[in-house]
Amino acid sequence: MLVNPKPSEAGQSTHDKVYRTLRARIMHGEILPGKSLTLRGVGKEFDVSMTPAREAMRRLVAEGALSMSLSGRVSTPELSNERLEELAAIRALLEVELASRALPRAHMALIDRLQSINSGITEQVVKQDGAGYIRANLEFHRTLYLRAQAPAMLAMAETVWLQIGPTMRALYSRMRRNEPPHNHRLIIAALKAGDEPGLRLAVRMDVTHGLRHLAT
Amino acid sequence: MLVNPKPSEAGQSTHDKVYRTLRARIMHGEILPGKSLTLRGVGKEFDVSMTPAREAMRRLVAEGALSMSLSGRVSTPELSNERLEELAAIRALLEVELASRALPRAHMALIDRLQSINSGITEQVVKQDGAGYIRANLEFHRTLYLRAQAPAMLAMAETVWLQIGPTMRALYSRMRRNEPPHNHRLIIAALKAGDEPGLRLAVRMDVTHGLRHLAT
DNA sequence: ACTCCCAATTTGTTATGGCAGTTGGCTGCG
DNA sequence: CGCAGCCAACTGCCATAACAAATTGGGAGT
Repeated sequence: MLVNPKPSEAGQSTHDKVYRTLRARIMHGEILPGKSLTLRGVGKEFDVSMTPAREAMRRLVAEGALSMSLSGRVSTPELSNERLEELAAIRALLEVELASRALPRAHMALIDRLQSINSGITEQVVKQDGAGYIRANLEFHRTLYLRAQAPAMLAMAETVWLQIGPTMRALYSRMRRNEPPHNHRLIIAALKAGDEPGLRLAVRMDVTHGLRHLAT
Repeated sequence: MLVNPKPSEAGQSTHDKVYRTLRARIMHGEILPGKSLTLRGVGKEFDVSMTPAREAMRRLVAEGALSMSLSGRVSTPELSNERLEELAAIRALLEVELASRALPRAHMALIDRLQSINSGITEQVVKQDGAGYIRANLEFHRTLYLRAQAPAMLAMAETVWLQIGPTMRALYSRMRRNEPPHNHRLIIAALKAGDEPGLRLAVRMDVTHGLRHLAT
């Protein structure tokens, strides 16, 4: 290991691969809330030393994707009811604005793309694949918001997605998901019609929906 | 250095002190945009090794307070005109909501406090102290938003403040700041009157203001 | 059977050193 | 005088090891 530190490959540095992998897992809800991660454990899994593992995990902590106890122990966060509602409110704020900004730039090619993603979502629903559902759902939103040409706002929205990932997945299990993405259809319809108020409402509902199934 | 690693004092770990100090400097605009920071340089300044320096700097990069080149070099960001406007739009979104949520809980004690901070701002203006002005200004906003009982939203707003810190300070220099905080007075008046639309408008103006002085 | 306590293990923190890529200035040529 | 190419210093990345705190588990005592 001393001989070949493998400095920079095609992609990025070592910790970046760890970071991206963990980030995707968390955002898609592949890790349950409360699961604790250790530096040496993550390092061993990715076959790196503690240093890049620490790097990746601390970055995720900074983004709110992981939470850290006072002693430095790191785990996926268990969100309180209040916090989850607050994060949903932030999503509503940001994503309504993103959708609104994307509206004037939404051509037919985009709408086709969204419809295609939407049928992909339905697939994941029938397969009962929670992580796949979340991934496809986020792809729908990201595809739309990319048109807003507002990278900082989109990044901020993704940070929120990251924070709610594990909890959303846990919620997914307990709600009987048989419904196809109704709100997404409303979004697409509003895009076609150029109906901004309708679009804002549909996005807000889609984002706020799914929080009415809590017991805490 | 090997003998006394000084593990954990009253406060937090070593990197945390570095982080907090740097963070405050950046948020208050004490560092100009484009200034580059090195691991060994920061480490030497705080009399620590590269490891905690790296920790703190990477965390700030993750929060958008610092930007990193492809080679890993870290510097304070130089924001484009578009990005600055986008960040201001995010501020408007979040802070209008925060103020609105704080309104029903704003009692006289809070308003007194805000007025006191406000006169402190005027002091900084006559002293021509840019960093002091920014610090007092942010304290005004934070004091108000704390009443909103929305920690995630407040944290997100602070992240934006962090990103615009150096640029705001650079802008401060080139705009002749003789005006006392007019918009803050409007905010206070709206709070007293319980006027929510007026409050939202005043906050939006205060947050959006100050971006009309760009040349880029 | 339950509680308390201590020791072994786990885990995070930091300093250090070697390695590789980057940078900036300097030399030498046109 | 200007520019290309090169070299030395600088800088970041990672593995490793020593250390301290926290956690855990079992054993002793009641």
